[in-house]
Amino acid sequence: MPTALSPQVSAFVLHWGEMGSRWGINRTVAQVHALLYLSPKPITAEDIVDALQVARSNVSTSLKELMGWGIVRRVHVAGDRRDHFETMTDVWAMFRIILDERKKRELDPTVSAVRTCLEDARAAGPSEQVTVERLEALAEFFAVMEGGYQSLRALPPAVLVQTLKLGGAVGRVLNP
Amino acid sequence: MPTALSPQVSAFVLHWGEMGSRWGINRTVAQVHALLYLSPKPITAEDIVDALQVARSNVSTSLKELMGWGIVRRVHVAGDRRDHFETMTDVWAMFRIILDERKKRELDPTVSAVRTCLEDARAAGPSEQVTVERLEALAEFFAVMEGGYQSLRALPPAVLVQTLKLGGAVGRVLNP
DNA sequence: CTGATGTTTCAGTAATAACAGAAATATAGA
DNA sequence: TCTATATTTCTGTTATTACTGAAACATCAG
Repeated sequence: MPTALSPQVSAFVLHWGEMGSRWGINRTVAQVHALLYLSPKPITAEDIVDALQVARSNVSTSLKELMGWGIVRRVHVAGDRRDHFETMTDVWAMFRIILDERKKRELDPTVSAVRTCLEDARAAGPSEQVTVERLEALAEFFAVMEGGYQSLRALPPAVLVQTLKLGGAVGRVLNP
Repeated sequence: MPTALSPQVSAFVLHWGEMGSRWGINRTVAQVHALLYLSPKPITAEDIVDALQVARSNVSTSLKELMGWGIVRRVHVAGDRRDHFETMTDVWAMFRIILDERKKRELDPTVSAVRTCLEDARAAGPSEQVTVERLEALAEFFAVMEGGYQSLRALPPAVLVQTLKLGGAVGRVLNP
């Protein structure tokens, strides 16, 4: 395995890490993911340490997280005792998984919190009239988004791409 | 203005702040936004200080950021010298603005970085073959997403809601 | 102009999250 | 079983980001 990354790979890894951190994803996690994504074949944790120059433990934690998301998996290479890792390469599938996970972990709890607040506000009587109205609007928004997301999510990637392109056509018709 | 928030409002503000911080949005910024969203009428920075128990300067910074996003604006109340603030209440419009802003600030730079890496990798010759392939897939992904997003974005909220519900119908037909 | 009120900027501090390195644990082959 | 090697967990440190309070700046009424 190369100890030094090619400038192109290195540049991508850095940018990906940067973007991740802006969306609340640990920088190292995103970098590990980027490295795996551009790697032609499965690599070891040690390779990652060499490539990214981070602590072995940090790599271990990051891999664990990526495996928890289900986008990275352990693979075994004949004649090598060490674990090797690889990521999915289907970008659409990957995107869907990441979106699903983040929705589940960060959005869903908020949505149910909103629902709870809404019920409490309703129970509190007319003093919370405005609260009720605003939270209703928010809950409705989440419900529609959820529905739309679920239906798009269920589409196979190829159909989803078509839907998006179709969406573009619909958009142009409605907004010429 | 109430110095103490009602339990319902307080709960929502806390949850909203929590969610924001998980998506890379400053907690106080999100809390201020939540407070404004549930406020029946424009409130002053001082009101926000009382409600959230944070420093005046912190509120000032947060309001500036929210105004920078274009979802909060200064309004004047007759007979009061102080600035008052209010947020948009159209959740869909707000969502669109936030998405636009984040796309512009965090996604677009990454997309152009990917394009640059891709060109560099192409120029580097066959040694970067895999890099080229993977980055091409990624660039294609971004391009389709961008197109789909732009067309949905351009729809008026009511049409967008319909599109999402329609999307649900399409999805059910394709995945019964 | 001047003082009172309101707002923003800035430098230092505190809180949080990321990280390294060591220690502990697990596993495979001899 | 024992030893070498691989992996994970844990604790203390570092870096980053958020935040406070004070000072500077702005604006309005008198």
